[in-house]
Amino acid sequence: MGRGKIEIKRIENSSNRQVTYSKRKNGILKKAKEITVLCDAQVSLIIFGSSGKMHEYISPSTTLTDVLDRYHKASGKRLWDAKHENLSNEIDRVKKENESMQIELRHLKGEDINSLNYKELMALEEALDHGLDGVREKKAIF
Amino acid sequence: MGRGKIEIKRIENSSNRQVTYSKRKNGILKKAKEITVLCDAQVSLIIFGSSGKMHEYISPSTTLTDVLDRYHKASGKRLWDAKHENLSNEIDRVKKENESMQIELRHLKGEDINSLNYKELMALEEALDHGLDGVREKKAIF
DNA sequence: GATGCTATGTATAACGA
DNA sequence: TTCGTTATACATAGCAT
Repeated sequence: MGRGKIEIKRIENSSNRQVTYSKRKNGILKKAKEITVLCDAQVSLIIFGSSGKMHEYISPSTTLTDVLDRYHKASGKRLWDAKHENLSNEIDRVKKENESMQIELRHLKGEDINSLNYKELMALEEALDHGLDGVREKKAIF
Repeated sequence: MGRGKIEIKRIENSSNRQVTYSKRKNGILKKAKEITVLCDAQVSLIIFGSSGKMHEYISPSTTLTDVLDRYHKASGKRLWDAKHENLSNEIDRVKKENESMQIELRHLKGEDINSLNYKELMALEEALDHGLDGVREKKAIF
């Protein structure tokens, strides 16, 4: 559309991508408004550009919460429950990561190493030696 | 657009309205897909026609839940109840903990230490030395 | 009503400043 | 970069099935 036909694939040139995004974003928002007025539709449109900036359009006769409620009823997808579950899973996941990092940290500090076997101790020693090398090398520059 | 220009106001003839809705709905969905691919955007589009039928498009790289989460962060508008908010805060808290542990771990492995000053390097060296002592002591028992 | 077909109005890709 | 401008490609209003 425009001076040349383009194929629908990611625009590699980032400044072109930005310009195209801005123009098309305005285009979609306009279309959303038009269908709302012309056809009595209710539209919820949320766009995030790659820069992270958000744009939205919600039909004036409604609210996002309303739309989501209707979405919930129409699709049967339990957004809230799913959201809740996702958050819980995410917390579990991050906490587990946390825990294993804590253990690793303690080991590196020479704590709680009674349960380690000889091979693990060797690996730990090597890691510490290596870290020490890096630090001393850096220190030497000062 | 088409055989004659139209003004943007409710189409009174209900069958025309229905036809226009169907055509424009497809148009917007197409545009939404296009901007997603062309510009790396993330789009959530939900449309209800006056008949009550729903249509949606969510960028393949994401989920409605994700988009709503980002919407929440970007707009500050509260879509969730307090419980979800608490969970979100918990995640943020744990993730921050996570991050600082990751940094500490990297430092102990001699990585990313360019930003450290001399005093911090000294402390790091001491910690590594101490850790090494512990490990060697333990190793000696084997 | 739904679908397919154009003539026409719009959106926009490539430029230019 | 970020604006306009314009030549084109695209979307679609009005018809015809």
